Amino acid sequence: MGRAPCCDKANVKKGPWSPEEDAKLKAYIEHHGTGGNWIALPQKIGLKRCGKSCRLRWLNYLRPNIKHGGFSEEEDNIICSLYVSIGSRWSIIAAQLPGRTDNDIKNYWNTRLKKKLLGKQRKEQQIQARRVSNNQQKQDVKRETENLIAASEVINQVPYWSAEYSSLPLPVTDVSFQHYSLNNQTSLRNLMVNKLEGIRFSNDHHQQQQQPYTNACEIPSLPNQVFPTMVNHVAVVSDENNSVPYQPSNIFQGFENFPSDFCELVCVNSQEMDRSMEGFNYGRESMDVMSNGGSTNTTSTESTSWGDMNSLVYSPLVSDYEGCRQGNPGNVVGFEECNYFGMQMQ
DNA sequence: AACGACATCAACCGCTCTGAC
DNA sequence: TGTCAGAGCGGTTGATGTCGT
Repeated sequence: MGRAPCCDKANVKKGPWSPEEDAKLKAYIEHHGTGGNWIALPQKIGLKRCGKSCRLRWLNYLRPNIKHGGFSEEEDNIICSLYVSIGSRWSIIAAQLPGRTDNDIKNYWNTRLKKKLLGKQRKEQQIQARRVSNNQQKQDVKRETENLIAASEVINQVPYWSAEYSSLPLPVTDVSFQHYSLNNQTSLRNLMVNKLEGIRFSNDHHQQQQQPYTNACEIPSLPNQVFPTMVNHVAVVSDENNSVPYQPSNIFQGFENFPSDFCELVCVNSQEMDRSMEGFNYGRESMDVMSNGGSTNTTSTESTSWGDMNSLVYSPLVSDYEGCRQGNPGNVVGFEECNYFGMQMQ
């Protein structure tokens, strides 16, 4: 037995909103607010619309200070950065872009940004394909897999901020992204998980060698090898009292050869991006949103090849993070969360 | 000018989460 | 503690616009 419908479908108008409907809705909400009940709202104002539809219309188009279209390069970068960091959490991404709605960003991503990146990725793959014969590829896969296993084992034992870490044999070489993204996702995923596990469980004595942390929740800065700016936007958690952002971990280490064009897009104008992201602070609230809204379907991959990247980059981080949180109910970013990102609680 | 292919985006659908009871 | 209704979210759809032939 299915869930009861939220409204009487038979007596509800669907499709585009007329100016009259917009005016009614807008006027009512501006004078009375939503009343905390979207379902009842359309009846109050005589609209034959579903409450959910009213809510959507208000949030996406009628409410003040909404911007449509004309995304700037800076906004592109932010969207890309956050997508890589947290996946398709459009509402969270939208929260970082004033005037933008989640729907808008989602559409923009699906219709433009994704294609832009995919186009470049394909182009590169074609070039690579020409350069590398099939046999050579097989040998590469084998060799890289061996490297991967070896590296993963070492990574588990070497803290990511260690000098040793940066000199690890990199499991991904110039052609290997294609191998892994197309043929060896599991290995890559494992690598990511291993890296995260390394981060998660290595915040003990190794940290003593690092600069002292002045904040309750901090993790050390990382050697910015590949994603000099993006890595700083993975997540920002504030401490309980002070809303002090910390420097998040570099989840991309070892992905030095992540599709170079993607790097290019995201890292280009890194200074601008840094500037744009100044004050970017998820804070506890956003992290709560992330965790509270965390649905398990984020681990599923998208149907496009771009989804491969999503699953590789996003899923292990967030799903593990959320799994971590599950053992720590409540809305406080506590020890577990800080630990997870390699932070030190004092 | 007519047509088809492709792109865009507003809106819907169905699911999960949350809070009240 | 369990149930339920509403809110919110992300994925998908379909109408419309644009472009190329």
